[in-house]
Amino acid sequence: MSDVSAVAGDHLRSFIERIERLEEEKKTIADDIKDVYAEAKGNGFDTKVLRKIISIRKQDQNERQEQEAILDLYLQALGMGPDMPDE
Amino acid sequence: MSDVSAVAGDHLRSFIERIERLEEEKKTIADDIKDVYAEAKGNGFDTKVLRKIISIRKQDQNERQEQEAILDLYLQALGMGPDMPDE
Amino acid sequence: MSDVSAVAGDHLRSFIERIERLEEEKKTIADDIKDVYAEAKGNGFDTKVLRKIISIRKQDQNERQEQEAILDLYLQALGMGPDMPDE
Amino acid sequence: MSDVSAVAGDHLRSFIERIERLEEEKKTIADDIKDVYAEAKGNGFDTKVLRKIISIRKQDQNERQEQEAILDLYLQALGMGPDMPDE
DNA sequence: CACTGGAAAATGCCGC
DNA sequence: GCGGCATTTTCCAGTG
Repeated sequence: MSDVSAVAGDHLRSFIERIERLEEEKKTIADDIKDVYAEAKGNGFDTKVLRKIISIRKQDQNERQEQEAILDLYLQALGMGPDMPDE
Repeated sequence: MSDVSAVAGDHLRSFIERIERLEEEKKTIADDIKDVYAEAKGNGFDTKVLRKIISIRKQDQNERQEQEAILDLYLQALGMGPDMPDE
Repeated sequence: MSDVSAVAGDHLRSFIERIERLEEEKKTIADDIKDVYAEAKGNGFDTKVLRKIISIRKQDQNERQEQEAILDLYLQALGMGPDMPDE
Repeated sequence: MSDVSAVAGDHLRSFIERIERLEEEKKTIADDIKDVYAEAKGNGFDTKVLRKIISIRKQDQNERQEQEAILDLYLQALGMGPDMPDE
């Protein structure tokens, strides 16, 4: 293999390893989440309802963020951007 | 609210918070992964190929695990469970 | 109802009926599969092992297909797409 | 391989082939369903809505079947089974 | 910005 | 009847 290919290969390998490492961490956390759901279920909570609650709360967050974003747009349009109050 | 409800409510709240905390961590890692892909792309690697490589490597792992699983099943079927070799 | 709506409605109805018809056929086959598993079980075969074998054979197929897919990707990446060899 | 094993092996093989054959048919139909959805989409129908309609209709069917089943139970309890009116 | 492909979630099924 | 597992469906990001 030529040197440039070798270097590119190492580079590629490095990217792959970084991604696979992160994927593993992600999986660990996903498993943790499952465990918490299982624990909640063991304590008598209905998993389905629990998931619903969490999804609703997430939607609410998104909505709040969108509304803040819109507000920021308005403020910017009025020359009153949040980061530059006295420009 | 009666005391038992209050306690259950606190319990529920606790589960929700734990899950939401973990979901946040998961999202952080997912974003990290995206960043790595973007960086690789910036270094001239084809994202599609990269993803394919990683997916195949993951499949290889699964395959190996499946084969181990079926070996265990065979052993069990033969009355030779892995933990109790000479029962 | 206006004519266009009526036409659209008939069209929609037609799609729905086609899908539901196919879903029924699919269910019939799924039931057939169950029957075969049951028959195998009645003949002394361990269903779990049977399912595992079939799942591994399916994975092998997928694996082969994936490897072909990545080969195609490599060839494309090298400007050697299968359909346009000397472009 | 002993004769009994050989026979069992053939038997097993036969079950596997029957199941795999049926799985293929099932997949073919599943693909057909996808095609119909795609065609509907190409005709301006919203796939998501379409799926919702079909799922609701399926639920309705299930409910109707349950109600009929309950009715049958009542009739049986009254000695008025549907298939054997004058037993 | 619509579409495809892949990840995540929900549902249903089987065995205990 | 329930828990675990497989399948299915839904959702979302990436791509062209």
